[in-house]
Amino acid sequence: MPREEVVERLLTVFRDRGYDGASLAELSEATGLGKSSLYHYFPGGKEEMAGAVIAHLNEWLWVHALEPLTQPGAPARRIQRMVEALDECYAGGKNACVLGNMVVGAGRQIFQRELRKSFGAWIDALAKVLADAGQPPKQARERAEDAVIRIEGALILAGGLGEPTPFRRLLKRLPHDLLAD
Amino acid sequence: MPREEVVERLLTVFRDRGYDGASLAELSEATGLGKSSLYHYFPGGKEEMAGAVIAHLNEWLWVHALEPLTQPGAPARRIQRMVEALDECYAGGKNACVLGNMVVGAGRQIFQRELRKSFGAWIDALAKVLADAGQPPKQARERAEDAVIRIEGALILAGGLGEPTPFRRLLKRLPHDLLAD
DNA sequence: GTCTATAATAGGATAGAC
DNA sequence: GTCTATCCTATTATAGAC
Repeated sequence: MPREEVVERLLTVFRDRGYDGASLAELSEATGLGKSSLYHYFPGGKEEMAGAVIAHLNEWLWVHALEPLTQPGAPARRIQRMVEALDECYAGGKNACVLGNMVVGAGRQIFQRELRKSFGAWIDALAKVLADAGQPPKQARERAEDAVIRIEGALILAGGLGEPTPFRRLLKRLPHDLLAD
Repeated sequence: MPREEVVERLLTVFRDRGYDGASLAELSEATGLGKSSLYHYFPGGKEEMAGAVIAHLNEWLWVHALEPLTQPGAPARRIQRMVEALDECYAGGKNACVLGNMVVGAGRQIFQRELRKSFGAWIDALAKVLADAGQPPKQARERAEDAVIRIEGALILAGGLGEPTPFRRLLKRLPHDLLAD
């Protein structure tokens, strides 16, 4: 099995259980690999597995959600691309956010640097497209930050309520709110 | 030590570590009680401890943040009361949200009912004050939900970035955004 | 590369003395 | 009520055969 496939299966476990809640037993079951095989792929153990998952997610996020924000075209169109990518990534609000879940417990300390970088890149990319839309830099940054806040918060609320509707509602109004006068 | 004091100390551990990350060793250390003493207070073990923590937080949230929303007075003033309470509860963004962290991992299944009730009550109380301010019911509900989303999301982002500023910025603009035309 | 077996430790929980 | 001591299981991780 290609390493990327392994990482994608590990991702589902960290996404659903968080860093502390993800056990090697479940990681093994999700990949179909024995524990020792996992250590062959990731000598650093669980920490390295989670690191690979975060790196993989960052790559996905960049290619499918952030890079489209930097492409030529109308800002509204570019933002719509990101929204569609997020809708797929989070399965319309049924999936939790790996980054958001990593903030909890031991993951927070271990991956502080990566989390900072991931959230920072996200905000940067959004601020840029809003600046392209003619918004003053400070407003663009504040709204970009607010968008990430809302996405993460909507996934938390969807998880807490046990229904994805808050996230779906958010995605629907997000492009308008970002570009409103 | 009064039970309430014990629960408050347990709360700090679940808040910082999440449900899966909170170990009996740390819960014991935080309270200054041996494991057996904890089981004297909470025969149901860790699950009962976390349940007591959630109940305690709900009580605090109601008394300090939600009940003021229902009091007579100008909506803007009432909302300001809630904001001040949240600022204290989350230490200006330095503390995580117990409810938000409980959504991750095993806590999500175990406390689904409680989480649903907590978030629901919060949204209800906010929607009510916005309706009092003259907003149509649907708009009041959507904005109330959005406020909870933003609060939870801002705490996640603050945790991920390692700095409380996103939360502080959010609290500052929240009253205006809720009551805007 | 993947497996079985096993170590070593940490986890949640209980018994029983005081 | 609180402690010490202990139990059992799950957990992370490694060794070594194939």
